[in-house]
Amino acid sequence: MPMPVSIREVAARAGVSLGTVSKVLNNSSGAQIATGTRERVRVAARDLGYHPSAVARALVRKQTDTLGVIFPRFTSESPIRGGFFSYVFNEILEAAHLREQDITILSGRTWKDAQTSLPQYRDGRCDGYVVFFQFDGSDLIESFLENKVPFVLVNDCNNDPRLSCVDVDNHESAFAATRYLLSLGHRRIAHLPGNIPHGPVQGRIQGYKEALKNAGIPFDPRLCPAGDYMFESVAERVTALMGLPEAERPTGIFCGADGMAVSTLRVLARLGVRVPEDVSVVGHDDLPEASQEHPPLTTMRQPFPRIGLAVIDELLSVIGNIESRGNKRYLSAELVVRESTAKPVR
Amino acid sequence: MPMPVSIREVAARAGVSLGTVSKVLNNSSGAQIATGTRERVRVAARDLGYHPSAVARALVRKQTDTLGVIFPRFTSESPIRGGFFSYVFNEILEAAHLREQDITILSGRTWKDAQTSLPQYRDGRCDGYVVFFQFDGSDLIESFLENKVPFVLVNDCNNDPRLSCVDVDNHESAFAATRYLLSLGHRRIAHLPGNIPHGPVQGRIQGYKEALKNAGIPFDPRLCPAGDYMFESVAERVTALMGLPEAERPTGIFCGADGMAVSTLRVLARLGVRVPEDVSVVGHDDLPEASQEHPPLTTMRQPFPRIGLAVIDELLSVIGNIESRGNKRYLSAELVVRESTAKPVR
DNA sequence: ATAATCACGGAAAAGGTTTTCCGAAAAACC
DNA sequence: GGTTTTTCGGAAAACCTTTTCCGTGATTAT
Repeated sequence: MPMPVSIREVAARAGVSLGTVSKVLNNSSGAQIATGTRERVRVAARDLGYHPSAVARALVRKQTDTLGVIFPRFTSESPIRGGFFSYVFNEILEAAHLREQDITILSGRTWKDAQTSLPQYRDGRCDGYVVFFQFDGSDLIESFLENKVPFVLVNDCNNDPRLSCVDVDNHESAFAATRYLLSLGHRRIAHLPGNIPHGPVQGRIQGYKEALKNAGIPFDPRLCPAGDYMFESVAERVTALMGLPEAERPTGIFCGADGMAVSTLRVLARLGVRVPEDVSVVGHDDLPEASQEHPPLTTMRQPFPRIGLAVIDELLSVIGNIESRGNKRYLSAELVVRESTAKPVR
Repeated sequence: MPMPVSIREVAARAGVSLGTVSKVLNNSSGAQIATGTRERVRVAARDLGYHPSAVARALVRKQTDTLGVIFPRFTSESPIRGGFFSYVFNEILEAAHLREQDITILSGRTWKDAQTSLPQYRDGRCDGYVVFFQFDGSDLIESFLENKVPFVLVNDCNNDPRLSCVDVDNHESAFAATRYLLSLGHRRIAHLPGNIPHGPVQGRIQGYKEALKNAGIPFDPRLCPAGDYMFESVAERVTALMGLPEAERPTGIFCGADGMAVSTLRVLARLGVRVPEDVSVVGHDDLPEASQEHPPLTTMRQPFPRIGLAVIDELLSVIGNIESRGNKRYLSAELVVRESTAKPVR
C-alpha cells in the first residue's frame, strides 16, 4: 500500500510551509492563520485526498488512539465465539466507535511471563488495554501495575484498590433474582453457580445468600451445589436437586448464567418436571437465546451497552491520568420477567 | 504509558552506536557484527528490557504487521456477536497469531463513500484489510481496487477477477448435502435458502439444483421457497412445505444454514412431524449448537480453521505483491452425519 | 514619526527506528 | 613490507508528523 500523499505535497500545492498545513488541519489552538491561507490549505488537502499518516502522527504525539484487547486464547469462552463475553466485546466495539478509538486484538502477542511479554505491550502500539482475564495474581498483571501500563479489567476484581474494573453488580443482581423468587412465594430456592474461582461467581453466591437471610431462610448447602458451566455439570446438579425428598426439593432455581439456565430447562424437561408449574427457573445475563427458549426465560439482564461504555471511558480516564486508576464500576442488572417463573403450587 | 527505554540507551550501555544495536536485534542479513559485540548488545537489551517502538519501526519500515478487519456495523450478523461470522473471525484471529500479525477492528472509522473514507484506510495503520462485506459494487471497494489497497473478501465474490476472496465451496457443499439425501432414497427434497442476494446463497441453490438434475429429478420451485434467516420466515416456509399434498410433500429438507435448520426442527416439532422418521433435515455450517439439538443435526461442516488461515495467507500474499490479487480460495465442506437424517419411509 | 503590539507563517527540532554508505582497522596475500 | 581484501561498526539520512520558537511585515497607539 503506497503511502499516497504527504503533508509536503499539500504544502507545496497551497504555497505554504508544511508546518502551516499541520496547524490548519489540526485546528491548533495557539496558531493564527489567515482565513485565506486556511482555505487554500483545506482545498489543497481535499484535492489531493490527503490524510495524515497515523504512524508518523503517533510517533510525535505518543498516542495512537488505539486500545488493545487482551484475552487468553486458551479459554473456552472466547469473547469472539459467542456467549457472554462476545456481547460485552461487541459493546466495547460500539463504545470505542463512539469515542473514536480503534480496537486491536493482540492476537500476535503472547501472554506469558512478565519478563518476555511486558515489553511487547509497551511498544506504543496501543494506548492502553482492556483485559478479559481473571485477576489471578498473574505476574504480567502485576508488571502492568508496576510499570504503569494503563488497563481495565472486565471483571469483578476482588476490591484490589490498584485495579480499575467494570462489571455488573453481581451481588445486587443475585440478590434481586433471589428476592424475586421469594416474592412469588418460593421458600426453597436453589442456586447453580458457575466455576470461576473468584469474583463474579462468589458475588452472586453472596447475593443469593443474603436474600435468603433477609427472608429468614437458612442457607442449605445442598441447594447451592458447586460445578461448572458445562451441560453435564448442570444435568448432574439438577438431577440431584430433583432427587431430594419432596419437602426439601427446591421450587425455584436461580442459575448463574443463561447457558446453565437453558441446560436446566432441558434437564427438567427430560425429567418430566414442568416449568414454571413445578419449578421456576431464573437465568442471568439475558443473552438473546434466553428469550427464545420454551418457556422464554426469566432472567437478569446485563447492561451490556453501559458496560462497554464504562470500560472504554474508564480506560480512557486511566490513560489520561495513570494515578486515577483503581475505580470500580459496578452496574446494575435488570430483572426481565418472562414465562419460566410462576408462584409455587406446593 | 511512558516510553520505557530506547535504542539509544541500549547502545550506550553496550558501548556501540545505535545503528549497530538495530542490526544485531534484527539480524540484518547484510551486516556483519563480531560475536563479542553481538553478545554485548543482546545482554544490554535484555538487561534494560528493551523492545523497539512499534510506531517508529512502522514509520521506517512502512509496515505495521497489523491487519484490519472491516465489517458493517449495521448488519445483524456481526462477526462478534455469535453466529457464523464469529467462528470465521475467531479462526482469523488464530491464523493471525500463527503469522504474527495483530488484528485491528476498524470500529473507529466509517465505511462511507470513497471520498471521505478511503484516505482513512490509507493512513498506514494497517497493512491490509479483511472485509466481511458483501461485494455490492460499493464505491469504497471500487476505490480500494483503484488505489491498490490490499484486501481480501470473506465471501463468494461473483468471480470478479480483481477480487481476492475466501469462502467455502458453496456449490459443492450444497451438491454434497443434496446428494446425501438422494443417496438415502429421498426423492422430494426441499431447500431453504438464505436471503443474501448474491454469492453464497446462489451457489448453494445451484449446487442443490445440480444434484437434483444429476439424479434426474426435475426442479420444483415450490420446494425452494425464498425467505430470510429469521425464525418467522422459516416457520412460514416449513409450514407451507408441510401443507403440500402428501405426494408432493418433501421428505428431506436441506437448510442453507444451521440456524434455519434449528428453526426447522422447532417448527416441525410444533407441527407434530417427526425427525428423522417423517422428514430428514440437513443443515449447513456445523455450528456447535447443531450437535446439541434434538435430534443432533446432520450438517455440512465449514472448514473454519482452514478458512481463517486462507484469509490471512491470501491477504499477506496480496500485501506482498498487490498484482497477485484476484485469487479465489474455495474450500470444501465436510458432511457430518448425525441423527436428523434417515431413509424415507414413504 | 516612532515605538509597541499583533497577525501570520516559516524554520527547525524532536520522536525512535532502519538502512545505506563509508571509513578505519585488521587480515590476507604476494 | 606493501598492497588488496575483508571485517566491523559509526555517521547520517530517511520516514512523516507536530510543535515550539522566532522573524517579518502590518497595524495600532502615543
